[in-house]
Amino acid sequence: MKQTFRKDERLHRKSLITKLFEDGNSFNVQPLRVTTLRSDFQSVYPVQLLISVPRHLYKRAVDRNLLKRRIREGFRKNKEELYTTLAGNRIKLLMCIRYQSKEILPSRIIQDKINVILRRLLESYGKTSG
RNA sequence: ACAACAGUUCGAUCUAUCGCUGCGGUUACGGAUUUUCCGGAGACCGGAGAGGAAAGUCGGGACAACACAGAGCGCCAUACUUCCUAACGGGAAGGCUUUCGGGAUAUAAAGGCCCGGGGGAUAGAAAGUGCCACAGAAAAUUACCGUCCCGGUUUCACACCGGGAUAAGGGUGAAAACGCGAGGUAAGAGCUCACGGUUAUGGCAGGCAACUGCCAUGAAGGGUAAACCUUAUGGGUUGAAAGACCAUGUACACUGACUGUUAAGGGCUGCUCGCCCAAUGUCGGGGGGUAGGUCGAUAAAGCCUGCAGGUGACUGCCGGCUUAGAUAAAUGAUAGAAUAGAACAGAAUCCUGCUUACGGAACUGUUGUUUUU
RNA sequence: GGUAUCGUGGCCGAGUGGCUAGGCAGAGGUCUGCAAAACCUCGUACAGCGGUUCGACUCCGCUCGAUACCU
Repeated sequence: MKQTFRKDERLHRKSLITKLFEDGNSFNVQPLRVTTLRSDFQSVYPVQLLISVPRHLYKRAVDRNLLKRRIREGFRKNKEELYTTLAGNRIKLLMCIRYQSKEILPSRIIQDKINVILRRLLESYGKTSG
């Protein structure tokens, strides 16, 4: 699988975003907070992801962009296993990753944290229908 | 060569791998009026892809919607002159003023002259009103001490009491009623005069003008208009989440005509005058809310080179170029060159100016030091 | 994206150009066997920079920070 991150993989429907935060389940992998929800939506990809960095933590747009880019890279490079498993089990997943720390962490650490998140998602969604 | 200051310009590049957003081309594929068109979401190729401040949203516009019978008052903004500009509270050149440094002249001082740098929201305080704490007699028609004159008490003087003249001296203050000298006087005072400063009017000369120089005739008038105010000029409101369209879709928001009332109320810029509308009912038009898409939206007061004009801001002409356009929102990540994740910082309708933030690099000018000639 | 308002001690909050009120909290003292209450005393501030003015929390400009509204 290619390590792309296209528009269809991004969560951009307002109604779906509202639904995710109303009904979704969350867990923390500091400094990240993940919210997920199983849902049906029309896309070739099994996941739609929203990346968010709160404005009150970082006043400068440059800092927010940097963190969002690092999270996105971490997800893009490591998403393959989750995608194949979910596609095999016919699960569609809405997802939000929010950054919660006040210090800007380097890419390597963020990538490790995202790997932890992906493994936890594999555990919970890989087993349910497996 | 180094250092300091000022100004101008620039705002780290390349390689590899994996990615993102438009655009152009080819194509798998799909459609049709079937050997040619149209579409093309997937694939491949090509090329493009944040800033000097993109920021603050401070000034001015473009653009858009709504409003617009008119009059008065009010409110807001601006304020030396000429020019530049689409416009501006921006810019250029100049005037005036203030301050700093240097020089010359002079020696009673103040001030003036020449050169250079910095600052100035820089109309009017001689239309009116207000305010100027504390201190001081007095903060704008001033008499506390002092000085002088007259009268009284007293033999005279001193002293005391009463009446007057006086802004030269004292002290206070941020500021004290033009400075200094001479005359003058009972003592004094621009009261008078010379020199000088401020200011008003008129004339002459220079300058497009602000203004400057000279001459004449006056005047004495503290400061404050980023206090009210006066004068002149300008100002309709809102702000792309403006606004236009498409699809979806169904409540009585809106609206036209007629009827009807003249009271409340509403609209027209904040107020007043003035003008307009009107409850209810009938008939007709029309499509609320929610959630999407397309346009607005990127070729423009555009950029670059050259020539010409202008002290300059800038303008004209020839030629060349096309330079982000996203929509939960694209420029990244990793490794290396390299000692190294370099500063401030991310377009959101666009343009123009101002202000603020900023590691570093280059150039120009001034000053200083050192070396060589 | 746009519009408006505000910033005064640790906290709340008044302040018409002339020494920055007051309350709560804190510290010390009086009182008490010890505390509380009461009373007395004290310290700590005008967001920053510049301008106007003799003088600025106040007037003007810029910057920084916070809040509210439109949507």
